[in-house]
Amino acid sequence: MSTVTKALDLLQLFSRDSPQLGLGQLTRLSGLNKATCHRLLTDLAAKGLVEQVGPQREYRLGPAVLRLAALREAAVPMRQAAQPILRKLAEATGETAHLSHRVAGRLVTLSYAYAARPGMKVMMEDADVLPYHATASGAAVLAFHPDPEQLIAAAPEPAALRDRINDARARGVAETVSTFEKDVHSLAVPVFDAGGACIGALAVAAAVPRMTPDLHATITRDLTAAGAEITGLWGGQVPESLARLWKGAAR
Amino acid sequence: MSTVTKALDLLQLFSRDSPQLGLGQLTRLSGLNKATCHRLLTDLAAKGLVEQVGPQREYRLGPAVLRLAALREAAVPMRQAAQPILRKLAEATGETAHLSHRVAGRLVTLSYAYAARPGMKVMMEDADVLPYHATASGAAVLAFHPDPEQLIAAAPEPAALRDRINDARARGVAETVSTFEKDVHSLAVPVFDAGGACIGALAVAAAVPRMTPDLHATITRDLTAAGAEITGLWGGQVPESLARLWKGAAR
DNA sequence: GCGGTATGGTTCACTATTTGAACCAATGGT
DNA sequence: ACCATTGGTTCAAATAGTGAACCATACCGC
Repeated sequence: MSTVTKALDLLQLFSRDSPQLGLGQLTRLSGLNKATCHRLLTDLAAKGLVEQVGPQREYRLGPAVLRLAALREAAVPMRQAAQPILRKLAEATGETAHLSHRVAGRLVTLSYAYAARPGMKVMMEDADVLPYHATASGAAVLAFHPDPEQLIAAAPEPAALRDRINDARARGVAETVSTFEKDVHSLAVPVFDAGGACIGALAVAAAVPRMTPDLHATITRDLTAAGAEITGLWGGQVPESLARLWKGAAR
Repeated sequence: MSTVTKALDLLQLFSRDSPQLGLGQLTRLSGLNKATCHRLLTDLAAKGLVEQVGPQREYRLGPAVLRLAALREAAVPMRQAAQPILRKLAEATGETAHLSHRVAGRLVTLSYAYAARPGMKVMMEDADVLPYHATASGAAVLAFHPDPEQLIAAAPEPAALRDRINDARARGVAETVSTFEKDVHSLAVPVFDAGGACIGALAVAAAVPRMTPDLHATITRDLTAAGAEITGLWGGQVPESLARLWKGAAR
């Protein structure tokens, strides 16, 4: 394993739940030697990717990541471009819409929107990692993955996941009920890049009791339309077979 | 030089002007060997820090930086916390307010706000690097830097910079006229962290012809107040001597 | 068609960087 | 006073990094 990979793995250890980590914790979590870990952190800190804070000298993500993200959004405004569509989708369905994209093999929440009306809503957070095996978004992505077998095999219940994926392939929309979060009913569609590869998923999540047949139909219709729209905005290409399925959903 | 440092230096080569770079350009710009450069980029790409795009296989910053930035803002909402103050400052002065912070030794634009009224405004971009030697923000930071000599010596006109720094120390506010951008008149104050170290600068920039004595007084008053406010919000501590100067400015 | 010159990417002997057990210093609890 | 933490440092040993030369492909002028 390259040292660069080790250093970047250290960055991945920071999360919403543990935004600050001491040297000891980082060595334990990473499995690296303490000296190695310390040297890598020193390198990262020198470039501002992490910073040390307080008398405990704990580490946290540094200001340089903000600069990189600003440059990324300036160059590739994926998030910004998708935001209005996300809001429109949330508004049209009355539920929570969220968009995730594949980064380094994982599915990460990029953005989300709530409908501006009262009632129970599914809440989201940016930068959260969605498990492939328990989310509609995950199933949507795997359904159009060139080689999903490894990820399917790693799931706690491969059979259930495989059913869900086949269902998503057949209908063009993935669905989960109370899998990742209890009492949450989710529908998701994949999003594609210019090469026709699946790079993310768009989903609408509603509380289970709210999901009437009417709402289900509304979400399916608006979700597929929004999926096509975001794929287009990102310069992507929806595979022909799926485009036909989605046209059917639009009626 | 450690390999991690080399890899991180590669990331720094991407900018607003050159958001996409080929392998050849990256090797030239970095001075690394092509094979080395390629391997580092492969490592970075595997973690989503960069991605390859198009038939030319050019590299650009990847989606992972968005995730890191989202986590950073969730943990340390510096940008978000400062935004309202920035807007208030822009509004109160009628000009452009901007906030920069030190990352890896460089001064980088973090955020900015324009006054919502007609007239000529100085325009800003996020993530731009401000030169220490030609900006009011740079002088403000150097004035409270523990060891500014090296940076001063590197300036094209060290003497002029030294004057500007001394002036900033004496008045608590740094000032430049037509140095970085022609016909732009800037005033800046430093911003501090909990340890009393200077970590950035807050500035107001106006077109030279607009800078009347009245406006100058208004900016000085509101800028020092806002500087104290942001330092406080960020959990920082304004040095006693400077706090006294600023209180004088507030009248 | 050909040669020349770009491009991105790969190989492998050589070597310089990385590694990790053991160490130090400081702090907190009993 | 002692033990158990913490963060951080050292240096011989070993691994991972390096770079000149290589390949494949694409484009341009002739």
